[in-house]
Amino acid sequence: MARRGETIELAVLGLLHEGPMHGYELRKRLNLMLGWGRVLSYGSLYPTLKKMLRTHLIEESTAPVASVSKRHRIVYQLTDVGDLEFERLMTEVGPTAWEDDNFGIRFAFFGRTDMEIRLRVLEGRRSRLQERLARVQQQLEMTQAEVDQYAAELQRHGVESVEREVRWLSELIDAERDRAHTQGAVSPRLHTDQSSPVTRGEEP
Amino acid sequence: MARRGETIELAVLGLLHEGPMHGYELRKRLNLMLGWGRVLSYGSLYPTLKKMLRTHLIEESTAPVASVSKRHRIVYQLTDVGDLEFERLMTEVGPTAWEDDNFGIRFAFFGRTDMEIRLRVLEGRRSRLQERLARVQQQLEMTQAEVDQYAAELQRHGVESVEREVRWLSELIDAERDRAHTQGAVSPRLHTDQSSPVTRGEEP
DNA sequence: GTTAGCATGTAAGGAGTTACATGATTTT
DNA sequence: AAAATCATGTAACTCCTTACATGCTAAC
Repeated sequence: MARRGETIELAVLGLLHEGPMHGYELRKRLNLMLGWGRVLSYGSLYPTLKKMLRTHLIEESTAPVASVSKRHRIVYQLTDVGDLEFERLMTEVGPTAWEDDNFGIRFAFFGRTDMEIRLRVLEGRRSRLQERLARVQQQLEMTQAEVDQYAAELQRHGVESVEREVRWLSELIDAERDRAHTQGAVSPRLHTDQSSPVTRGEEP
Repeated sequence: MARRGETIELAVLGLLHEGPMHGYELRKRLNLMLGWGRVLSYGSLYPTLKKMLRTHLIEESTAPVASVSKRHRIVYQLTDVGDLEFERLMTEVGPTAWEDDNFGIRFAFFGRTDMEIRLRVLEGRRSRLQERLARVQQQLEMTQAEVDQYAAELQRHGVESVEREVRWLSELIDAERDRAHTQGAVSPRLHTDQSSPVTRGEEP
């Protein structure tokens, strides 16, 4: 829930990794995915798509869409380059993976990463938040008593929120570890009904 | 915890409303206040101060600081114009008050607003979040089952967080209303030990 | 005396928003 | 027939970040 960085590109790669899509739909899915704050504007999405076309990460799909709709729409799909780039970004472990902006998208596409990577990213994120908590608590001791009541209440609520997120991450980490022990490679409980992995009705 | 807008200016006005301060200290206080996400950079703060000087919202304090420190520092203080502008911004009720960016700062300075304003802003914020919840939940019904497990978990956690914030706001609203009934004008429980409202040690 | 932190700034540039512009198609 | 919403785009602009540049002072 914060500022974005190179976020959109990864999100687009991830969504197109599921299957071809046109810009308008991409925007809707994106807004659902990272839409807790602001809503992504067209003035942001379309130029990004153009740029990704230029760098050959995506291409216009030539396959005629099996749809009644005769609307003018441009369906995009990943190129091999784009596929590799997605892989590369998703296996990248480091600050970019657990900063506020990117973490959400990284997490949303966790289904396409190894558990090892997932664990590293979750733990990185947790450390990040814990550092932040430590810093704030330390500063609260230093500056104590000088803040007014409302400001203090805001601080308190902020700390509580971050602590909650830390607990959430801890639970996720434990869950990943459990799965690592009960099974060797793939996840047992998470991927339950994956009989039809990508079945999306293109407006029937 | 999100994007900023005209946020910094209000924050600076609010902090200087407490008393004169120099840029470096301003930055530290600002980071504590809105620092849950990113940290404010100098490249952002100093140009803002310059701009506020130009528009006569603030001025360089000529009063020699009662301090041993001989460090080169520029102490800023509010002008009458700046004071009025702060008042104006703080009494402004509307989207700008309860958007993600501004709400935090508005809240932090609630001590300098009437309860009537506070209530309107808190309720506005709550409605905003509830709309957002409704929108997401509706879209979840529409798109249901197509999302993968991790994406779904992220959604779930997001919804939970927002619901938590709504509860928090509701408690605050109730508290304000209680105070309105038990007392006429000023707050009873919040302002407890305000014997020395602004006593900050300028490095002793 | 040298490292760490205080203190102020500037220039270049990235990322995304707002507002504008256009038109087709579906629903009411 | 009008309204909604699908669909794609562009131009100007804002806000902020990164990286650079400088020098002082406190502590070790």
